Amino acid sequence: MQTRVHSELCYRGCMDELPPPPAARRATIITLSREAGVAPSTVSRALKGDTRISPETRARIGQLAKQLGYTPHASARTLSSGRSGLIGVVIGSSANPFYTELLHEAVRQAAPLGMRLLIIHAGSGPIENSTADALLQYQVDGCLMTSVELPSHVSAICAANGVPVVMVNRVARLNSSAVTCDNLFGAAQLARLLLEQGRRRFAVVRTSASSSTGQERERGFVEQVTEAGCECPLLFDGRSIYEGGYEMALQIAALPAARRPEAVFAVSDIMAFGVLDGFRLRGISVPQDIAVVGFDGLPAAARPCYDLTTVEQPLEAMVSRALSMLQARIGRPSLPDETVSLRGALIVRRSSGAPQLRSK
Amino acid sequence: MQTRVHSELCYRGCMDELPPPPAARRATIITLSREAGVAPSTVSRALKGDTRISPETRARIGQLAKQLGYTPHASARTLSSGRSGLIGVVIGSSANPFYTELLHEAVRQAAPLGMRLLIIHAGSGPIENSTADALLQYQVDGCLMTSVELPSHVSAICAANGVPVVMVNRVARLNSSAVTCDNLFGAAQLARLLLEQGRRRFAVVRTSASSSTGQERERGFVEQVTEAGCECPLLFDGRSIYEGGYEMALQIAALPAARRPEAVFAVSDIMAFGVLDGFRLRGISVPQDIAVVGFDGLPAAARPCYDLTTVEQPLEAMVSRALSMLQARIGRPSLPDETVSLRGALIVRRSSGAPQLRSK
DNA sequence: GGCAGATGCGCAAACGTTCGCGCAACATAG
DNA sequence: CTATGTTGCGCGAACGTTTGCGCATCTGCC
Repeated sequence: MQTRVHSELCYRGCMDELPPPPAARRATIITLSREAGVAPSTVSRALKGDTRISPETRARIGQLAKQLGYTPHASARTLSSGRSGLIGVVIGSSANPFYTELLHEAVRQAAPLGMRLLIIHAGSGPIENSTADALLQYQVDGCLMTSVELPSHVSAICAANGVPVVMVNRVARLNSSAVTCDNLFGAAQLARLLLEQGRRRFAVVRTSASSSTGQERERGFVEQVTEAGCECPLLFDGRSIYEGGYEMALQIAALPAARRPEAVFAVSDIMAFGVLDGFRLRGISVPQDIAVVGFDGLPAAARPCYDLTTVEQPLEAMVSRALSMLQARIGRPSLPDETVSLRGALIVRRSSGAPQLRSK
Repeated sequence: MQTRVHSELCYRGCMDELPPPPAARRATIITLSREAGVAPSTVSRALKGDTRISPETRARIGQLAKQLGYTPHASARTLSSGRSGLIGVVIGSSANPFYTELLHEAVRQAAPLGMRLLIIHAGSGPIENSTADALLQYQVDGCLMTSVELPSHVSAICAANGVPVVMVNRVARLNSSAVTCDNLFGAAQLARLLLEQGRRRFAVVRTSASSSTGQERERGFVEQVTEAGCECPLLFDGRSIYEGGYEMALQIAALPAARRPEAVFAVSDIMAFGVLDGFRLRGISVPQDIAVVGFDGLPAAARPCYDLTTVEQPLEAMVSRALSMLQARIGRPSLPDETVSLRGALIVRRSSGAPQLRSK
């Protein structure tokens, strides 16, 4: 017969003459159960408020848990229940502050919901397979993707493993839900604003290929102005970055007066900033010579040096919606994919040369 | 004798007349062990390259793992070994792009090291206790903090649980290591650059209280210019944000000509941007009327409209160092705390009015 | 006094790894 | 041909939860 040295180690029915207090371990459900004189399962249920446990017992155990500073081990829960409480996040390039805002908002909202964010990938590069494996290894319950690019491999993994995916600021793909701003409507609103002031010749600083968001905005704008009888806007590729907007502004500035547009719509604020700075360099005044409008509603758009008219994406609502969609699908994986688009707020500032009021 | 239909499901001797093919599960070590005809422990060891397992067996198991698409369950590993592979991240405000750059760099570098980033907190607000609990629940192996503020509660938890902490861009606190840019040296470099051009009257757009980084930069600059016999610079509080820099520029612009400084050092680029925009609004030309220099080396500092002289923090090296320090302490918790400061690169651009070359 | 149904809780088997021992089998030395 | 190592691998417990059953005890009813 062996004597045991570490009592913490043998928590199932053991004698107790052993006590060199070897580095007190964290309290576990077992600790609590012994302390409370009930079974571990009872503690587990009591802590989640299972009504099968009497209110008194629940209260007592709750007490005890607080006293002993009990914190559940997520890994044990994950292992046993298959639910990790982790949301995998794929986030776009650091060059566009919108993603930063989005991430911060997501972090803020996720915590109170008992979700934690595990960063799977950040930036514009491709997603390595080894990175995508984190999805499986950590058994993420769901996945939030905001990248402009197509994280196809990740999507595939999620689909194959029944991990719900919600795209934010991006159109849904196969096996994913999505929440976006109403890009078509927002862009049309911007177009109308410009049309109302009599602007008739437009340019769009768009973005190349793969961004669904950019395409929608472009389309919404173009449709609106052509319906109003204007010519199809000149199109410039701003590559979704500041520098692209800047360069396109220089190109626009170099246009012969006859072809020069009266207003420029940059499909994202970050490009609009570049456009504004480019125009300023060339001595083109905004909004007198040319109006400029953007889309996203970045905080920086409010800076006096930009004072940019834009459509503000309802970030808080979008994130909130995305998380609840995820939550719903985690609870009920059979829920069909869903796409919601939320209307942003038109924020009229100096750059559009319109009377400045906020409207919906 | 029973035939098995779904070997994945009942890997411990069980009968099998039950199985409406219940959704093939992921391969586990047990699956592999049966398939390979060895014990689970052997598989475990083989997969980590334990030399006690013969090379042939290792190869065979490696093969098999690939074939069956085996991916380890992190939660099981965590539970058993106490090591999660997770690094908790506390990140500062979204208003300063530096933190975004830092985060992206960390994500990039962490993955190849087998570390994943769990976001504990983002933004400038206080850290809620419930949030800090994630550190324990998910058993993070280490913690990376970049916030300007003092995440005291988190530090306490980490210290109490032996979780190593590395501060980045922040001075070490009790029970933490740190890696920073050499703020004193960098600021002094900037000061010398300005002095060399004969500037003698200075202002510093500093930051309030709690930022060790800001304080060091301020001190480095002030010491250098006062040693050179200049008066102590005027001090303005830019609150570490763009708007603060902007407002301070307006104040500086409003100064009587006799008191107006010949150069302004904003202790972070984001404030320098505000300063530059403020000066432009007031018609003050940079660098002719006033020189402006910043610190951080944000990508935006290179924009033509700013063209800001600054000290570029060696982000890649800093993150790399931070992660390896963390890794070392995860392996050997007894390692003493350590502080390393890395020298940044002075990047001379137009805003300082100096001949433009890069120097170390 | 016997029975049906609540009510409140316990038992024990998972979940997938890791790791300390220990045990064969084979080789080498004495 | 017995001691003594190696080499290569298996046993089984432990990590902390969750969860499907099932079993007492109690209440109320006929």
